[in-house]
Amino acid sequence: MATIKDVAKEAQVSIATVSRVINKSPKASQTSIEAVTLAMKKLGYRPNAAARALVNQSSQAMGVLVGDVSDPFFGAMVKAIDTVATAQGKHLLIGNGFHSAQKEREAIELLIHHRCEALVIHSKGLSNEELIEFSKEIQGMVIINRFIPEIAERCIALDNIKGSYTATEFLIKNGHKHIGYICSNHDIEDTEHRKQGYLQALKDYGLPYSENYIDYGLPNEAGGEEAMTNLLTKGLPLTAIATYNDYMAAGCLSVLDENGIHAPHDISIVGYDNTIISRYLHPKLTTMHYPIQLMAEKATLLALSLANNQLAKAETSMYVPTLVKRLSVKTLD
Amino acid sequence: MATIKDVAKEAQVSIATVSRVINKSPKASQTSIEAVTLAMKKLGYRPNAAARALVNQSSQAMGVLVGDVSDPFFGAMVKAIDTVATAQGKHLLIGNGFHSAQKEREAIELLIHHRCEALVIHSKGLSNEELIEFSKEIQGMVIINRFIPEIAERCIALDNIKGSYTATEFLIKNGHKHIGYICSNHDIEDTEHRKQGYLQALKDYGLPYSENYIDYGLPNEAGGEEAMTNLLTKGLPLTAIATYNDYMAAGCLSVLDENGIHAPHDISIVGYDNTIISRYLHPKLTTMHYPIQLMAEKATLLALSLANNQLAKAETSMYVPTLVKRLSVKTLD
DNA sequence: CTGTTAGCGCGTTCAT
DNA sequence: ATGAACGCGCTAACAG
Repeated sequence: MATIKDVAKEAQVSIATVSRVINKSPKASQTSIEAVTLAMKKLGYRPNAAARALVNQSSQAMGVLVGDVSDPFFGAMVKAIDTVATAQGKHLLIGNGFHSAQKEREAIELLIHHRCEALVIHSKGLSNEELIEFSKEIQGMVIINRFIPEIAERCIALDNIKGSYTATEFLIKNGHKHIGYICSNHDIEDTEHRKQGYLQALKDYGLPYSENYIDYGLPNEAGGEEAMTNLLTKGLPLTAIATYNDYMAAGCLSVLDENGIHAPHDISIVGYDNTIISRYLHPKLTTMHYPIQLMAEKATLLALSLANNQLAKAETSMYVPTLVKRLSVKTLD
Repeated sequence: MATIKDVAKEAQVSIATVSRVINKSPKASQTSIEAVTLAMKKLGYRPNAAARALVNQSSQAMGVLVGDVSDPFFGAMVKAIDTVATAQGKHLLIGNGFHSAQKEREAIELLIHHRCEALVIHSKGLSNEELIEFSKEIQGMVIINRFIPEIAERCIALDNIKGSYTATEFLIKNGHKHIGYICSNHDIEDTEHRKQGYLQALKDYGLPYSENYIDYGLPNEAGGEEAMTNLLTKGLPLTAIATYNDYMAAGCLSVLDENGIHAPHDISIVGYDNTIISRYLHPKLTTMHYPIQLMAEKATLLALSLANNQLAKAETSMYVPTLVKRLSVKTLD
C-alpha cells in the first residue's frame, strides 16, 4: 500500500507538503494541493491510522466493554455510546466480556493497548478491587451499570432495589396480596438488589413473604419457564408475579399460556428492563424501564471529559427505573 | 504512560531484551525475564498497539460494517464474526452505516485506514460499482447479504426470492387462496426480491394476484401496522398474509389483535428473518429462517483466507432460508 | 510556501 | 544471550 513517501515522489514534492495537504494545513499552495491530490488518487493512497496514532499520541478511539453485543440491551447501549463518540470525532473499539472475568480482563487490556483515552465499562465478572486498579490506571474510565463506592464519581448505575420495589408496589397498589418472584440465579449484585426490592415492598406493606414464593432460573426465557413451572407446581394462591427481567417474564408468560392461565385476567406479570421484546409479548408487558440510552450517553460524556482532564461534575449518577404500564397487569380501574 | 525504553532502563537492559521477553522469544535469559517482568509490573507498562501495528505491518484487526449494531439481527451477525475472528487472534473494528451511502463509505474508509486485513461488509447504501472498487483495493473484503455478479466469489448472500416463494407456497399448500403481502418501502434489492418470490408463487399455483393485495410501509413494527390497517380498510377476502420481515409481521399482528381478528384462527401470518422477536410474538410467528450466523461465519472465514492470499474456494455462497413452523399459520392437519 | 530532520514506540537485523 | 542501530508511516518544529 502506498505511503506518504510514494505520494511525495509522485507529486514531486516533499513529504511535509503531502502531510500538509492531507491535514488541510492553510500553508499549502493551490499548486501543491492539486499535485498531491492527484498523486494520492493515482496511487490509491490511504493514511495509516497506526502511524498517525503513534506520532499524535492519540488513537482517536474510545473503548467499550459489554457483556455480549448480540444482546439487544447492549446493542442499545453501544449505539448510544457510538452516537455521542462519533459526534466528538472518536470511533469505538468494542470488547465482549461474556460475563467471564478472564475475558473481561483481556478485553479491557486490549482497549488499553490501543490507547483508548476514554473507556465505558460494563463488567460483572471482575472484582471491585480489579476495577478500581484499572480506573487508577485509566483516567477516562467509567463504570456503567454498577456502583463501586470507592470510585462513586466514576460510576453510572441504576437503583435496582428501588426499581424492583416500585414494580412490586405497583402490584400491591392494584390489590394483589399474593405476589411471587421469579429470580435470576446469576450471582451478581443486580440479582440480589432486585430481589431485595421485592421483599422490602412486601414488608413495608405488611404483606407475608416467604422463600416459597420465590423461584430461580437462568436470566433468560428458558429460566423463566423453569421457574414459573416450579412456582405453578407448588399450588400457591398467587395473583401476581414480579420478575428479574423481561426475558424471564417472557418464559413465564409462555408457560402460563400453555397451562391455560391468562394474563392479566388470571394472573398479573411485571417485567424488568423494558427491552425490545416487552412490546412484542402478549399481553404487552408492563415493566420497569431501564434508561440505558440515557445512562450510556452520560457515561460517555463523563468518560470523555475525564480523559480530557476535566474533573467530573457531581451530577446524578444513580439512575432510577420508571414503570412502563402496558397490559400484563390487572389494575383496579 | 511507560514505554519500552523506560522498562529497559528500569530493568537495566536494552530495549531489544525487553522486546524479547515481551514476545516470549526463546533467546532471553531467565535473569532478564525476571528483571524485565518486574520492571514492567512496577511501571505498569502496556505495549502500544499502534507502534506494534506499524512495525509489524499488521493491525491484527478485521473490520465489519453493519447497518446498526442495536438491531438484534446485526447483533447476531457481529457476534458470529467476533467468535471466529477471536479464534484466529484478530479483534474487531465495527462500523455502523445506518444505510446511508455517505456513512457507509466513511466507515469502510476508517476500516481501511486502520489496515484491517479482512473486511466483512453489509452495505445497502453504496452502489455496486463503488463496492467493486473497494473490493479491488482490499483483497480480503467480502460482501455479506448482497450479491454482486462481478465479484460473485466475494459475496455471501441469501436467496430472498426463493425464501419468499417458500413462505407463500407454504400458505398456498395449506389451502389459502387469498394471500396478501406486506411489503417494505425501502428501495433496496431485498424488497424487490421478496416481493417477487411472493408473486411468483401465486403465479405458479395459478392463483390471482393483484397490486391491491399488497401494501407498503417502513420495514418495522409501525410500518407493519400501517400496511395492515390499509389492507384491512380495503375489505379484501384475505385468509393469509406474507410479510417482508418479522417486525412488520409484529405490527400486523398487533393491528389484527386490536380489531378482534385472531391469528391463526381468522387469518394466517408468516414472517421473514426469524429474528429474536418471532419467538415472543403471540401467536409465535411462523417465519423464514435467515441463517445469518452461518453466513457470517462463512464470510469471516472467506475474508480471512482471502486476506492471507489464499484463493476463495468455490463453495456455496448463495444461502437458502428455511421455514420455521410456529403457530401463526392455520394448517391443514 | 517548502523541504529537512527528529522522533513517536516498537521489532529486528547484525554484530559482539 | 545481548545491545546498537535502523526503519515502519507520519507530524511538527525549524530553517530557508
